[in-house]
Amino acid sequence: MSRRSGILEFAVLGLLRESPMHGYELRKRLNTSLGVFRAFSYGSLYPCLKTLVQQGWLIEEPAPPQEDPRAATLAGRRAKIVYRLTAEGKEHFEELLSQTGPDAWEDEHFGVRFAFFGQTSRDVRMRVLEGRRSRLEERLAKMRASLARTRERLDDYTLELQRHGMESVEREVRWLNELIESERAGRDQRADAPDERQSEDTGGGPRHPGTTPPDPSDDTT
Amino acid sequence: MSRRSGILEFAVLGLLRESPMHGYELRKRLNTSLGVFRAFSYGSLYPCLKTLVQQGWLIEEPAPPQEDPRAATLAGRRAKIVYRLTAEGKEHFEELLSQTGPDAWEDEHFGVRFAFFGQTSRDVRMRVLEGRRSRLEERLAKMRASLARTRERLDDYTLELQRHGMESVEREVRWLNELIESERAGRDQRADAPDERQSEDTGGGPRHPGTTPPDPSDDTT
DNA sequence: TTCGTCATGTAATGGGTTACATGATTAC
DNA sequence: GTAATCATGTAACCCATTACATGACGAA
Repeated sequence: MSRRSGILEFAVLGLLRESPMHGYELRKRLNTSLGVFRAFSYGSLYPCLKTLVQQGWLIEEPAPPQEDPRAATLAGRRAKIVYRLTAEGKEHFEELLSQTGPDAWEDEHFGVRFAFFGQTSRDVRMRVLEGRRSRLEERLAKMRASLARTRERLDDYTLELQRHGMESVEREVRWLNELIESERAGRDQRADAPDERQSEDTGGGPRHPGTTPPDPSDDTT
Repeated sequence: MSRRSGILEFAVLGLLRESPMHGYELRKRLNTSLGVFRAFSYGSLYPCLKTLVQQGWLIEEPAPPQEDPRAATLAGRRAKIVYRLTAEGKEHFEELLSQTGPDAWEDEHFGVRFAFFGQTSRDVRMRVLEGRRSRLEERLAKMRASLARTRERLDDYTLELQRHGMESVEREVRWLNELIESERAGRDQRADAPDERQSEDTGGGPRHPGTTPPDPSDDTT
């Protein structure tokens, strides 16, 4: 009855925080912006939206006034339902953003969490990145152990598969290392541009994490 | 009622083809040998085993005679149920092995299929590898297109996530390229060691695929 | 006029996990 | 004696997909 997905809920709230949208568009964003990792179907999305409305996190709005005169025939196409984040929804999302349990760095969640790092405070970002890294290192240790145990009994293909899998994990660890270092560099950056400083950038606009070049003007249509 | 998992069924049949096992051990193998990608719980495994028995692919056997005298007290531990592949099961698995639809190269299936390449005929291996590769290239094209469309609207983190995701896919494509070339080299290898040839190596022992990349004493710590 | 895309939804189904129940054996 | 591991199983639940139902609009 309740359809509390966790990950889908999180992503929907996060996307709607940037700007109101209707379901169809929301799904597209879900499967492009964030969707390298996960693809959701309408069968999941629409029920999810309903429960979010029931929770009070979202409100449904009729189609916004179109500037295009052709579409003025009372809601172009089938009457869109635009979903907007409520104040309570915003608060709820902010709370979700601040959580740093294992739920934040397991495979299914990490990607989506990362996608909203722009809205996440720096210390939470650090905890999530480090959590993910240690999770992966744990996994590497297990893989190495199991490989050492069974090395001789495996055929070439199984071995190659294992090797490639381990390399993938190692690669992600290196990636995380760079990101973490980058975050640290950003944090310790107080010598120059001191006027940019702010005690907590949780709700503020997305600031670049150090090495990444600053963006001129980001505009979310 | 039926619990036809596809992927789990496949893996179970494949592991039992190598040697009979009881459920507990089977699960461990599932989560080490093949399990970098997927971890199954007893809640899936045992019901699956039951239906496989009902299908006639497996038979339950009482614990095998233990050579260890201490365990001779009528089935060491709780009476193990050893599962053995029947002739029909073997036939069925062979048929599954020969299938090369999209089911073979999608994310969820490819790893397990690859793990049993040792039992797979060369032409099927080729089709699966090439299928996977074109699937990934398709995905890359989509990612690049979507990136080109939305490049400016994305914040640094989302961009970085996307970039890393694409790199991962590109890396797998390169891996597949090497494997495919290796397979081809193996196929065209008729100048030397001609007595090793066999028209179909489907059911035969695992032959190394020519220039198998994995080096013996390769240890990347 | 038919196809592709936009747009919203529901019911049935699938494939899996978690938590629980049970109990023997081994190692400390 | 008690904790860990071995060993098998079930029921309740979860999250998501697929297939379906409906329908409007724009372009070929």
